[in-house]
Amino acid sequence: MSSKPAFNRAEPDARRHSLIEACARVLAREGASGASVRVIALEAGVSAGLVGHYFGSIDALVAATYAQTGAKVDAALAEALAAAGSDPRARLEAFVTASFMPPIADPQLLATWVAFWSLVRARADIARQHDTQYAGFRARLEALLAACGLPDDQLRRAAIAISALVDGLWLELCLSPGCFTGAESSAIAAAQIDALFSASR
Amino acid sequence: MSSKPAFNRAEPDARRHSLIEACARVLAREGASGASVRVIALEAGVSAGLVGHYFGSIDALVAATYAQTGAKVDAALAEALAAAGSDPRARLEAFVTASFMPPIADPQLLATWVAFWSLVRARADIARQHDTQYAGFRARLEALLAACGLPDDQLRRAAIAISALVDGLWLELCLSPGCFTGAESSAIAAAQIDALFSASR
DNA sequence: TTGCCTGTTGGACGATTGTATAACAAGTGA
DNA sequence: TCACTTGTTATACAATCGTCCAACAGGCAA
Repeated sequence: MSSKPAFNRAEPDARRHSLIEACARVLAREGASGASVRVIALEAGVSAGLVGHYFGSIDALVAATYAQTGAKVDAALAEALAAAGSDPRARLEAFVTASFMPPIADPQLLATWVAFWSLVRARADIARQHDTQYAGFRARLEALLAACGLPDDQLRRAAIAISALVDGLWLELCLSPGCFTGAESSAIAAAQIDALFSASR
Repeated sequence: MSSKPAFNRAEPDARRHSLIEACARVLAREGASGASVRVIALEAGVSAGLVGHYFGSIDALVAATYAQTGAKVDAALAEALAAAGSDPRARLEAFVTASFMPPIADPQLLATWVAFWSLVRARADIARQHDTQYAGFRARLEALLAACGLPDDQLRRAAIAISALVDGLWLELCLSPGCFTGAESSAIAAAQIDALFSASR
């Protein structure tokens, strides 16, 4: 008879991915202070040493988790965009509205963001990662706004305004879920977009 | 000759206050992960045991620091309001604009907020504290909006919108200080306020 | 002066932290 | 079948964590 193998050997990328997902789950369940190397490794079903083997440090794992969660959000936004059809204005509204619905408006995601933010000020490389990710989000917003016919010289400011509104609504939606709803958030954001275009006209 | 006293006895409130300020400084300097009982006590110039004596747990100290920092922000906002004179619209704009200038738009303050946010989801009492503080901010905003003549049935939604915009701008202003300026933030917020009133007319 | 109250200290405590490293096992190619 | 590579484990390590508590000392009342 063959005994159970002592461990499962996995593809490096698959292992990395499973560690990232375990990190996200632990962050969501226990918060930043509970996300230790050992707890994350236990969640992933591997030994603690693997975290160091693949990521070097726990901060690097958190940064990778942020990047992967950000990519997941991007994918959800892209899907909302694809479902919106071709009307530029509808696409813009779909892009914004998706931020207030699952899977993006998920209080569990907040833990990953907060854990990442807590590293931004102390570590320059992580600050750069945030700048890049934030700039990417604004660039997509600018493209959507341009497609709606917003003049070029207003793009930058409008993108900053909308991303700030979305961030703020999303944040409070996660922190105080009972205060207002995702539907209300969508209505508020839609109203601001309306105002944006009626002012530029 | 008299030797240096072994320690300074302080009023309980004064000691509590100095520990809170030390906690805020450590959070700003080292981030949430570096804010331990010992480091905070060292910063305050007292022994580590005092933190437990006055606050019971480190989480309670962070919550108290958040409350005190929030009070400081409220005071800065009140001062901006007092300096704005009596015109309702000027008062509203002063209230909003102050969030993007020192001492509120201070990246060091962000550390306190992030540390507090990281506790919100895990602890119900801290979630309640957040709800209360956030509701208070919105109530002040609603009062300012009402003074400007905004109809009652629009107050709630407008206050949520403006507070979200301010929060989002403030957050990115602290996270990516090089991306846009406080003056730009003020202009964006002012534009949204304009839009709010021209739409309701 | 004496005695009491209490803010304060300093160290002990076990648990947990992140990281480093040697031994092990599972495949792969020769 | 036999190395050989490499993903993986287990353990060791010093450092630090939060909490607790007995002892000390400053100030006040008697």
